[in-house]
Amino acid sequence: MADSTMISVSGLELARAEDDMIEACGRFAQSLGLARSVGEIFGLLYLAPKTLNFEEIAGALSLSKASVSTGTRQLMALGCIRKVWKREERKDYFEAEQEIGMLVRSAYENIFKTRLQNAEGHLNDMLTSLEVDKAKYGLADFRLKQQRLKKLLKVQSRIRKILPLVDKIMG
Amino acid sequence: MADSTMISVSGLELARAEDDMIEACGRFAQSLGLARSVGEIFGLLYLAPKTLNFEEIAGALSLSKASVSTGTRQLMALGCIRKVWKREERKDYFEAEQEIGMLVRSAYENIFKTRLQNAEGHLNDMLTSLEVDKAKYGLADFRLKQQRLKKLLKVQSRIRKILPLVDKIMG
DNA sequence: AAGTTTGTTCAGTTGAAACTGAACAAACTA
DNA sequence: TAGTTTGTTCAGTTTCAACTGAACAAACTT
Repeated sequence: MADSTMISVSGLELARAEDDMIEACGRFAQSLGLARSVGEIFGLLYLAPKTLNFEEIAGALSLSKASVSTGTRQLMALGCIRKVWKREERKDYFEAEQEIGMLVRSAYENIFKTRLQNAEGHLNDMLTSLEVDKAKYGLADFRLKQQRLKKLLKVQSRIRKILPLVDKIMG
Repeated sequence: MADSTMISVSGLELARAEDDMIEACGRFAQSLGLARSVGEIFGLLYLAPKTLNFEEIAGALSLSKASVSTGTRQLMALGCIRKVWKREERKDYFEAEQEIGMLVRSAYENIFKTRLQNAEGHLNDMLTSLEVDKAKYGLADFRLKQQRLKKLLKVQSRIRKILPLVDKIMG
């Protein structure tokens, strides 16, 4: 069928745009700390004119079905793709979330927000560690470090204030 | 001297706060696609009550001076640390940029902005690739892909509009 | 029940990037 | 000039996360 050649592997000139999309998404995923293949799967699905199953995804991207399994699971957890059930079919089919608002919100909720909260926890831990070990530092040194850590906390709260705003503009 | 024990290696209970800071910065760097050690160097310098030289950095973080050399170079290029010249001294000393506005702007300029521009170029390339190969796609398929790519471009321009605003709030 | 078909899990492999040691360059000292 | 001290570069090694193959589980069919 036509699609299996269009979506096909690597350098075939047939599907330059798709190849580029897949590659770009792969790199973008990496820059977010996700596996390259996760981005590639999304890129493939985002431009696909129909839902794709395991076999098709693995074939198009030269991935094992194990990788497709973990990749799709991650993308679903992120809300970037979803399973589509077909009656009378046992295979799982996937399609990309096309609503951009959802995608942006997902990236924000699952990646940014998580990291920010994580960092905030760390900063608070550091401040208490510092307090606990107060005696071990000279007074001036203690105050210096405390002040610097607090500055970081302030930045964080500012970032947290900005995010909902961004959310509104993007949504 | 006191500092050499305070800043010292790994799990010594002496400098828990510093250790945590170093570790947290290391992970943060990784999440930005930089080397862990780059973040660690910054974390060390950010809390240090005085400027540090190669030897001290390498010692505190158990890094080779080669790694310190490349790490400090990267951080300077990012505007996150700077060299401090001391008269009558041949060694290079380093200190962390403490002005948070600078740090945020640096992260934005060097990491975000770059990636966005990169992505934008790619999207435009994809659209032209798609046009070029138009004949190879069915009409419906072509229009679908074109529309989806254009949606992404729209998102990008929105993001670009938001960024200066963020810049203003953070700066 | 035995056999398919499909997806998941996990121990082991692999590849790419970070790190290192050693050779080198530059700037100073005696 | 020869000898130090300090930082850089680069080829080779190491490390670690992504990927894979194979065994397994679940849901069907015959």
